[in-house]
Amino acid sequence: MQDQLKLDNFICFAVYTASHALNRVYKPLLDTLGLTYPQYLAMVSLWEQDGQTVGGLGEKLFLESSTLTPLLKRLETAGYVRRERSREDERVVVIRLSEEGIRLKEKAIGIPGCIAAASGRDAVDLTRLQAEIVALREALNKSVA
Amino acid sequence: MQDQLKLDNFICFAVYTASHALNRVYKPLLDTLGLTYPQYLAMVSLWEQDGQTVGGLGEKLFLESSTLTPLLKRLETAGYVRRERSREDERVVVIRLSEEGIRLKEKAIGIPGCIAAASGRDAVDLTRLQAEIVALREALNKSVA
DNA sequence: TACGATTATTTATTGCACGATATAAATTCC
DNA sequence: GGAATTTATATCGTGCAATAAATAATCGTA
Repeated sequence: MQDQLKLDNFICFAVYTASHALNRVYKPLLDTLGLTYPQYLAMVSLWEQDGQTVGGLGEKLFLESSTLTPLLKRLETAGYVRRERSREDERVVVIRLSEEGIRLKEKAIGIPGCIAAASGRDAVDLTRLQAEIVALREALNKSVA
Repeated sequence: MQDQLKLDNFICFAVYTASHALNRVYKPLLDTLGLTYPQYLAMVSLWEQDGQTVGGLGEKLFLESSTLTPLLKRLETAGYVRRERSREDERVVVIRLSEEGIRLKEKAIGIPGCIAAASGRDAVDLTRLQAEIVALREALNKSVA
């Protein structure tokens, strides 16, 4: 049989299942923060840079605003962010961390270490692999655009 | 600032966004087959080996039966598979490809090539990266178990 | 001022993923 | 042989992601 259509040879299957595996490691950690995985990513991005617009966040997270809007509303309901329409340009909504959202960072600071530990690799190796996967992503994104 | 909590250094973010990027490349291809991405993976597994049980499929795809059952029902509604209770062990449900499901393979045979092309890497490099990501998955899965 | 472009929201749909629970057969133990 | 245990699957309910399409508001510009 040609191994053309064999699951174990699919890069996509590897990425897909790795993503699930990561999610399973994250789940219990994020549960303690009351965040889902994409919500966590949004928070990380806001901890990096507060006051981003919905569109700006979407660009960083590779998500459409129609995906982000309900997600951000949940974060607002949870009390982690505020959504404020910009004064300068009233089309734009700016997302700002609340006090509680800022505090949450302290509880999240240990998570990357847990993941790294679970991956069973040292930091250097992990960084290299991470860069490779990013390169794959960029190539794929370029092919679609 | 410590780059501890920096999105661009997260292996998880790389995998997550790469998974999305793959999905975007797949989407138009799979639309012509009338399949979603996880449905496609299930079909690939069945093309490899017809007549698998729900549990067996779940083990290969790393999915719970509670996730697979509705997915397989949709494939059944689409006319690609039949779900038959096993004679020997009536707890077990066996999934069998329909004629149409078997024929679908011909239309799918070209997809992996498209993905490989979109990734912008040669086969050897892709295989190497694939193996690395699988290794990451295995390490993560082991850490949860 | 009118028009096109930008930005976000709303609405609706589809499907994934999982936990909890129920069920049912097979196996094992007494 | 019958009861308890194990194993496998299905069902139900919840939550959320992701997208498409339509709408609305605003901005910049011709």
